[in-house]
Amino acid sequence: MQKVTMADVAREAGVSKSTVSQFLNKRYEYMGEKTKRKIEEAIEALGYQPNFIARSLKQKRTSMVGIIVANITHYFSTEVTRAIEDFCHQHDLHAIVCNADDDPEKEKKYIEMLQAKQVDGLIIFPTGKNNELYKSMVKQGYPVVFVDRSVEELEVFSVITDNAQSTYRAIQHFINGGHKHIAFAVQPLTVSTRMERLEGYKKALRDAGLEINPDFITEASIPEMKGKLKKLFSLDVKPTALFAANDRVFMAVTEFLKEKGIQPGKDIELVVFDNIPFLHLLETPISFITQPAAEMGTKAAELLFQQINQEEKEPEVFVFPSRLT
Amino acid sequence: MQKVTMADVAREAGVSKSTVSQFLNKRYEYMGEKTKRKIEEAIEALGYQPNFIARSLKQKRTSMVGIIVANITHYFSTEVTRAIEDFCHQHDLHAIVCNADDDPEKEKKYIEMLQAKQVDGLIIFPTGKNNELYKSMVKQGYPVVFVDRSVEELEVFSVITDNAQSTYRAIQHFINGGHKHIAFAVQPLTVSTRMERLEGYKKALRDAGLEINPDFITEASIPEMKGKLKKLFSLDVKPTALFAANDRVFMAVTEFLKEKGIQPGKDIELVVFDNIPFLHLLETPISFITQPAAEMGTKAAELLFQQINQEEKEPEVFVFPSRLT
DNA sequence: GGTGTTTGATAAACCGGTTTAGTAGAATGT
DNA sequence: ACATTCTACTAAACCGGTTTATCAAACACC
Repeated sequence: MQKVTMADVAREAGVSKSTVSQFLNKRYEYMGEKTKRKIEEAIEALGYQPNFIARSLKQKRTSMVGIIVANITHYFSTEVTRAIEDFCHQHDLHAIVCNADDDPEKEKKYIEMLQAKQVDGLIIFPTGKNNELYKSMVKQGYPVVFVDRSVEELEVFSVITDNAQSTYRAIQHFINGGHKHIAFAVQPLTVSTRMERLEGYKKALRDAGLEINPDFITEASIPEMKGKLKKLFSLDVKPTALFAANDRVFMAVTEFLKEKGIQPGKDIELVVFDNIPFLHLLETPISFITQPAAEMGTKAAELLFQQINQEEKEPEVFVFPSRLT
Repeated sequence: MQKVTMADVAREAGVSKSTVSQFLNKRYEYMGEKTKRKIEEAIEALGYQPNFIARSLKQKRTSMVGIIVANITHYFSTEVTRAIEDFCHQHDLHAIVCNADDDPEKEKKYIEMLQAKQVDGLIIFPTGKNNELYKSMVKQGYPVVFVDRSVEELEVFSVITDNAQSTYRAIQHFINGGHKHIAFAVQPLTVSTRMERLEGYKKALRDAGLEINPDFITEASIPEMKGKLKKLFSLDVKPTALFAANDRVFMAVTEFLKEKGIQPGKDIELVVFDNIPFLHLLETPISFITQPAAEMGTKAAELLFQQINQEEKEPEVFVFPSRLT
């Protein structure tokens, strides 16, 4: 396979390994013109390609960063990830993406694995259940940025959206439109985003003087969602509007409605927290709370980049506003 | 940061580095129980985490593979990539994803970069314009799998779909439905997939005894697409059906139709080559040619894995059938 | 001409593991 | 009792770069 090493180049050019290394690192300060040329020719002749791994070992810098996504099946995650990758490629970094699958154990495994791989930093969509680990990373001064979900009691760079507020505005919008029976569908309330969205919903109802009806709050995992929705729609008072707390919930909801022949926009109003790709292009009667995923990803990457390059700053939480469309 | 090395563990445990290495690699054959315990304790006490980079240097195996995607903005690409990543994670590999952006120069840069990073193999959605490079990789015996697009004159593992055939069937379906004026929108015919899809279209028309009208074939880049479509819809004879050669073309088409107030399903029939996420859940009147993206990704990963593990086999092209839905 | 500085290049240590060859000492065979 | 094999462990080379300390030659200065 590839076996031309720097030693081969040095021999071919009649110089020492060190000189070749200087050349490759463009430290030309004290280097003769003919030496440069000889090395250039030798590299060309042998088709030499440097070995990054060897360099990384000495330099303790791999130019790789890790992204640990809580759940890659969210479209939002892939958008953020893509923005991070774009930023990385522009700054000569490479990203390794891992999917923790909402499992704290997996998350832990990946954090350790990526640190063993000596990645220069991590961007994490935290499951929120590995506080000890998060804390020790931060204490060590290891470059980390958290995205999407906030972790309490931790001084760390974070990039999130205003979950409660934008949900509040969306629900308010419905109320202003005359809706009195607004349902809320969400996965188990295990992470901050879901709880904040629910809070926004409740506050909007309260502020409008509407009663919070527990029957209208459907909390279920994706596989159970359809079953629970069936209960919701067999109530005497049926919801006229439904809030889906994220895209996967929306998917379950849509499947359910399709099976039941309930038409969005006609029989029920729908809002989803999250953008659904392409859907805005069609004449669908569905509203979206769209997070600025790309900007958030870019910001996260930038914050990580600064930490990697030792630009000392105080940890800060960046809140990006979402938009109702 | 992290500075506990194997030497530290060895000292702490009162044994040699080699023994610690043996222990970590679970080569217990000739190892005393107390030695094992001492090492275990030392690792625990010091919080030692091995350095993969150092291991990789010696072993010439990084447990990383590269994925070079021609254009990550295709939903198909992300689906395939995700399947590859899943497979990798299951087999203790990590994937690095690069987006060549349909640019052969970028593709070349990434191939070289990833080889410099010593990745164990590459899965490439080829731009098709780096044949020399592809050839040299294959000749060197470097593990490679091609996905989505086939490269001529090259004995290499490939995973593709039957572009011409499935397009043929879709067009035939329209013809059977009574359509006579079927338009075809495609990006510049620079890669095999687009050409094959166009061939399928033409053959279906020919076989049905319909004329191939060059005005009905819109070949344009995404930014130019809307302008060219305007021309198409200002013809005397207007198309009653439109084939979008991939999801990005579909997006441009849909934007255009929305602006013009032309309704899919009512004013015009639409087919897209590619699945559009979520869209099948709604009552949309759009047809899709869906490639089995996940299966294709898994297959590609599997083929790469076999090559990395030296399971010698003859290169083969795997054609996965697409489905009209 | 002696001293100091700049220029150009190198030998050797180093990064943190893996691997090979080797070595005591104990156990076994005859 | 002596040769042989097994067991448990280690020293040192190695992977392919980077970096540090060093050195010779050329040049500058007074």
